[in-house]
Amino acid sequence: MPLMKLDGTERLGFLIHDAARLMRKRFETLGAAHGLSAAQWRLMVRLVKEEGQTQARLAELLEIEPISVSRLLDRMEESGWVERRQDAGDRRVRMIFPTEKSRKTFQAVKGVAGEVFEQAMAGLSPEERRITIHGLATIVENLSVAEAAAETELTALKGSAA
Amino acid sequence: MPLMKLDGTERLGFLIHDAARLMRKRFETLGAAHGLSAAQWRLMVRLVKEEGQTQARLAELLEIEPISVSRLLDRMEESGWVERRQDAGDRRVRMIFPTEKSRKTFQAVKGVAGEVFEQAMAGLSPEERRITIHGLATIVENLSVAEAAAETELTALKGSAA
DNA sequence: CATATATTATAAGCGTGCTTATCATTCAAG
DNA sequence: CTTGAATGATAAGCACGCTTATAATATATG
Repeated sequence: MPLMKLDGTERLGFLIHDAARLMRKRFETLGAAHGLSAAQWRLMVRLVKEEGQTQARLAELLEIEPISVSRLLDRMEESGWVERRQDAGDRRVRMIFPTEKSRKTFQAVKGVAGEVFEQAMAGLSPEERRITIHGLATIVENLSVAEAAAETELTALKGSAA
Repeated sequence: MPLMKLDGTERLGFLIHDAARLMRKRFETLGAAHGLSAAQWRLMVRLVKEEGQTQARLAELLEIEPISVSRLLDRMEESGWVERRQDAGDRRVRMIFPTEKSRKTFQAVKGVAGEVFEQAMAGLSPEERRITIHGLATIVENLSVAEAAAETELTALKGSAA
């Protein structure tokens, strides 16, 4: 049992890390019946809402690298969740479509998400839930900005060095 | 820019996932100078606080699998962060010690953690920070319980089937 | 003592992220 | 038109989680 004392500074990192790991695990446990991993679910949610997107666009939406999308889709295509279709105009692009199987499963997926949400937030008041969500959204926003700034700085350094 | 509308149910999963990913990235960006990954940092924090722990104990503390600790330590030993020492009494166990390099770096690591914490929480009131931390701790607690219950259930099923 | 079970660490193989590099295709500039 | 840059997808290789299996050692039991 990890009963180590950590001050607030250190705790946030550990907490978010643990929360993410547990949530992923919970999704995978509850969703095992459908045979989808957490990453595949995220992609499917995006895809059902808007079909026929390119892999590059999906990578942007999911904020992961195009290569990760490529390999994710390899497995999903193999399992019959998605279909890659050629674009008539531009032979570089592949448009991604959910299969009938995906659309049918989507409703169940939504149910699982609700279930995990309720389990996770149990015991928190509506006000606490609202503030926690807001806090997380703020953290995501702040860290996005900080990371983007760091990248810009790096690019600037490289530029001046060249 | 992902401007997709997601209801609260779906949002929590995405938020936590994004927060964890960004925080990991931020740590790695700020800590790149020291040459430690986020996972290696977590292990180091534990190790500096209590030296000479076994790999099994570290796995328990970090809540990851022993094999993950094993391979993590492989790389950290190679980079001179830790030392594996044989136990005189039980030749199966290896006691893990931080090197002098680790101890020296630890203070800097703490500084980086504080920096990330401040960046992440910027713009949130003390009250909002407190509730967000509490909310996250509750989520971690709830999901741990839910997952443990699921495992117990699974074991029971297996038991009855046998 | 000998054999069975526990424990500690590691091995092998997979999923999902990353970075860096390559291929094919498209588009823009000369 | 041809050359060169940009874009979409993939490849290769690494980090860090996981599960399942194995080797070595300790310990408990007949």
